[in-house]
Amino acid sequence: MEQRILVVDDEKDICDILQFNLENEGYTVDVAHSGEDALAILTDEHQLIVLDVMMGGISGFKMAEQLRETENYIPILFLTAKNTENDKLTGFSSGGDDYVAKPFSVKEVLARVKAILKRAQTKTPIKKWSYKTLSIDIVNNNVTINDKEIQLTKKEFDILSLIVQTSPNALTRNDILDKVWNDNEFVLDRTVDVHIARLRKKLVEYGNIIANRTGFGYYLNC
Amino acid sequence: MEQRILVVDDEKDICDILQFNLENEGYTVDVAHSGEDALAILTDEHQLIVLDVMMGGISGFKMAEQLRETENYIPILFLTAKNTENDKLTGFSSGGDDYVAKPFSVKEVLARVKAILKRAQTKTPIKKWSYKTLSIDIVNNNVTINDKEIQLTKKEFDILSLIVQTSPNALTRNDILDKVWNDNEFVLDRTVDVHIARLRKKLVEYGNIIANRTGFGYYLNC
DNA sequence: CAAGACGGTTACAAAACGGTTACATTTTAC
DNA sequence: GTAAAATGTAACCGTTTTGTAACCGTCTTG
Repeated sequence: MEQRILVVDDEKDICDILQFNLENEGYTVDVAHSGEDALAILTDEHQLIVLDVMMGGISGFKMAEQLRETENYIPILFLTAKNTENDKLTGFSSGGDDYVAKPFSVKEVLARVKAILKRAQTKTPIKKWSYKTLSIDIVNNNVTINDKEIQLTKKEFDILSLIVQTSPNALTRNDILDKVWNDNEFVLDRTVDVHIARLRKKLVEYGNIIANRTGFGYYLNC
Repeated sequence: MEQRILVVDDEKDICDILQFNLENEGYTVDVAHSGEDALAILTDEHQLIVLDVMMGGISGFKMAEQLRETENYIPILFLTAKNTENDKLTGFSSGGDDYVAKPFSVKEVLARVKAILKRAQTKTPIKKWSYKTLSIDIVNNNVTINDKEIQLTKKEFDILSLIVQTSPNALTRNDILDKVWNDNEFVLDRTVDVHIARLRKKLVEYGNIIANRTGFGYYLNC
């Protein structure tokens, strides 16, 4: 699988060095010279950001902060000056992150990158979501209520787990369409209703688990 | 908001050290010396479990297993011996979890705890606008006054949140039209009045929350 | 004070929304 | 390939939400 990295540094030389060496190792590398650019370039495909914390415009810290506020978790390898205070870093960094002090050796950065990506890959987490008596095992495509197993189809399962994960927020039909169907699939939004109806039918003996508020959308009602 | 952590370890010394340091950081800490105790003590208010995987009785693994099967999702910070096999851990850990190898530095544990809790919090960005007793939860599409929930329609909700966010400034009907309706929707400006009237009706028991100054517009009156 | 602008309120009409069913089409399993 | 299962579409319905019009009183301004 392609491994895509975004390198963010306002010093062009550093970007070049890192890009050259990382691509040499087989990674796909994109480069940004400011936080603004980085946020624009960043996509779901990036698995790691190498981020200089001292830049003009949006600083690296600010950028990290913004990133952490958005939903998708992505590991960050911080490039810091030696005297950067630790608390600042720990404020933004999470378990998957790491940092290297400037001036760094290329070898060191490569090692960290490799380590982080490896960690991220092997850590294929079992995701089990529960809400009260409802429990959803995303890996096994398994839904149980009060320990009784419910057989759902793929779409039903996808929609239910989306709703559970988004709980207590509501999802409009379009939200659900966007997340459950691929970009190249086009179905009417009313299709969602039908799936919801089928889901409700299967879950009926457990009460009104999926509720709707006109105009707001569907939400978990436990 | 209070952040409550449950520390589970059969070595009392370790519990003491962690409790002291975590409380020093402002967390509320409960301690259990066995899996059984832990499950008994655990409440909805705990936001993180620090869990030693090697304990007598119910082992940490068993406990994690039970947790993942029964309870609502709660992040776990595993304390592991250095030689613990990775697969065992990954079997029980989910995306929100993390682990620290024993012997650990207190500093490291604190950093991990901070990271996990921060991640857990930013994941559900509860944006709440409040003004005195009125509080608007933008994510939930929910409005509460004195903790009592008010059911609003979408338009009512949009208008009210606009007014609250603009407070203490006033909004003319045209301001409201511009911001609440899409560019391609054309409605009479008097429509705004009607929505305001409906809003006021629903909020009547809480006083004159939405006021108007002739010529200037609507504003929040708390 | 008087005219006109402004805003509140109500009743009603129109539109949007969502639930449901039957059936067509696609995918899957054998 | 065929049967069964899953998925998508269309059409019907009732409900909720939203928009309009009309009537009224009140505020502003000359």
